[in-house]
Amino acid sequence: MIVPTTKDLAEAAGVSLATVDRVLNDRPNVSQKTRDKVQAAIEQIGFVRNLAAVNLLRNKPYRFRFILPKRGDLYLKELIQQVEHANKSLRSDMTFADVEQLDMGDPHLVANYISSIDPSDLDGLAIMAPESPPVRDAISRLNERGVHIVQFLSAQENLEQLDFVGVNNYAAGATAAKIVGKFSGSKSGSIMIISETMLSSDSIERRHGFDAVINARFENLRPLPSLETYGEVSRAKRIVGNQLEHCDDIVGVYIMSSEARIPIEVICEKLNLNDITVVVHERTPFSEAALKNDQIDAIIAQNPGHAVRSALRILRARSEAREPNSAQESIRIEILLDENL
Amino acid sequence: MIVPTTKDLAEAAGVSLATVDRVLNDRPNVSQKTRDKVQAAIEQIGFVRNLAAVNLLRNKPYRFRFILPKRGDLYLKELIQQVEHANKSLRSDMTFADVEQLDMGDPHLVANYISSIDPSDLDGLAIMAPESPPVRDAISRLNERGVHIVQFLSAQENLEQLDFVGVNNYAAGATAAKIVGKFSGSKSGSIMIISETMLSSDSIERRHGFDAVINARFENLRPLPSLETYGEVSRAKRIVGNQLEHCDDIVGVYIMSSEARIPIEVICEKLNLNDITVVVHERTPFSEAALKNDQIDAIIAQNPGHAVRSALRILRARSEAREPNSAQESIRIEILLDENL
DNA sequence: AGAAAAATGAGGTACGTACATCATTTTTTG
DNA sequence: CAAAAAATGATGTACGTACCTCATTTTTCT
Repeated sequence: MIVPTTKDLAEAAGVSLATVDRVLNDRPNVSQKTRDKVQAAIEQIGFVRNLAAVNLLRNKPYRFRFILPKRGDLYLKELIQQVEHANKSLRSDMTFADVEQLDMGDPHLVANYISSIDPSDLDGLAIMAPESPPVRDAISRLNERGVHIVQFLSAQENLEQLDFVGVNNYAAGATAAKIVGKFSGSKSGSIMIISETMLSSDSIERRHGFDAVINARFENLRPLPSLETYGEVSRAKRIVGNQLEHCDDIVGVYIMSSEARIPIEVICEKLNLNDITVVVHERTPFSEAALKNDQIDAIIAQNPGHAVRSALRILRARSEAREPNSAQESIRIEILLDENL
Repeated sequence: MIVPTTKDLAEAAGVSLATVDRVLNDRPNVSQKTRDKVQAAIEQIGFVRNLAAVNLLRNKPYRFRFILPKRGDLYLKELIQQVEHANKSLRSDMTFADVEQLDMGDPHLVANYISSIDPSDLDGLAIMAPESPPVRDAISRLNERGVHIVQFLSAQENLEQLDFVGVNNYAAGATAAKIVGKFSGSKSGSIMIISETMLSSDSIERRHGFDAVINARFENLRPLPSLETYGEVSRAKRIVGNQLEHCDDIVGVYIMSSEARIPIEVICEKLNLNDITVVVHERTPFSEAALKNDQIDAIIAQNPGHAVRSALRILRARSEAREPNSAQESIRIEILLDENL
């Protein structure tokens, strides 16, 4: 099998290599007639640029950075590992990725960090940060200065023109609701809903999706107000314990944050987990074990490896002025049961 | 950022480029001392082969072929489209993929086709074929003649040494059972199980997984004997209709084959699909629509795009004598509900 | 017609690696 | 200690494309 080169293309089009080069790379001083001739020849012989040759010629290292929260759960840890792994396996591809962890509690700190980035040091940024105007503006400005941006797992409002990698959180909440609802059978009762904070749009969207499905299809179930742990162990214990005291008809639990350990431990003390349906977010060593132990019923997950690789592929494509292959880059809302883990 | 080249490596190791080449490519006539010195320098400066340069130099087109059934359902159609799509988008990577459809009813025909393949025409084969000794032997022999093989979505027994792309069908059946069981709530009754044929190991494994979970966890449910449609419309209508006549306590349906349309139509006539739980395999335009219409409750799916790309990545890696990145290549058992479609 | 402008051709260099050949140095062997 | 063998160095070519310069031809304008 012979793969046509630019030389073959020149021959087929009846022009010189220089002209082929002018057409392929959109250089001036080519007549329309010649452009058409070359274009026709491209179709006819099925010419495709040899990516290896182009990359070799460019031979530019692509430097990408993930901005992630400083404090976080096991899922965050998993994400960081995935970035490190990708960094290793993509080195031969001239793609370099690292992680910068910032305190997301301080939007100005995050914004300042983003603003301080020198575009000549970095080709692209994948950023996971809570919504906030200063952050959003800093992202916009950095993007205008030529750094490609991917909104990673959590999106900023009004930045729809930027690429996004992650799931639809409304749908994720709806999916959780469907499972809680269906798994509860004909039982009636309340559903405990636990979040780290309801300030993030992710949590809000999940909650909306959850409520929509419960209200539309499961009249027997009553979602309780969201409990916010703020990521604090003692607070989590207190508020969860509190709700357990005052509410005796709990038939399901939906944990929207990816840190499920503390709430589950507390619930475990008062209720028999076999009698209620528990759905949590994100696959972590803990949630995996809990699924196997029958402590929880389902995990709603977005694969961290996919997410990282997808973000890097998109950044790479943008850096080379290619369109990302959108079909490949959508992240699925995975439902994990004991059986398909 | 400077990416070290072989030249830098030579300098760092204090040897010539020729010696670096000898070490990197395992050529003879290098003292152990020198090998160690170069190896140490590789670690120290973090040298990695530039893949683009290697590929350019090799500059060999890789030709891969998918062997798929001739007759089939919408999922098969989807697979073929994915191969075609991959073929287009991988052309710039010197990877070519096509599809050969064979009549899988005739194992000798399949075996003959495989045996007739000239290894100099083809670098790798992804094969989806029912188990049969002649086919298995033909695959083995072709592999020995230097053609890389991936068992695609369906495996042959005793060919564990070959790569496999696809899901664990026992787990897939178990997952379906869990959903049917949980979604049925406290109802008691029978579960209709429909397959194209129970001769394939895929179906057998799915059935085993299904029964194991139902028997272990859902005493209230009784799986009926498998109905085999043989892919014939009239037969499907007859046997499904028949079972519906004789069995009046059906609370769930599990369709193991990826052609669900006919059975669902028949069931629809006699039963209210809202009262029973229906689980089918594979995402197709039909199953997707059925999920949205609430005709079915869940789809157990393996993403055809992932499967095709994974098979191609594995074949490519094998062709270049690299180990495939196994973490990336496992195909998940996806659970699709209306909400996470 | 003649000058200016546009279009095209011819040819070279570079990217990083693999592979080849030949010269030279170092080590091993008898 | 000399000859043979092993190790190392020096240098060149090739892969396909992008980008550059300069020469030549063709077209356009006055």
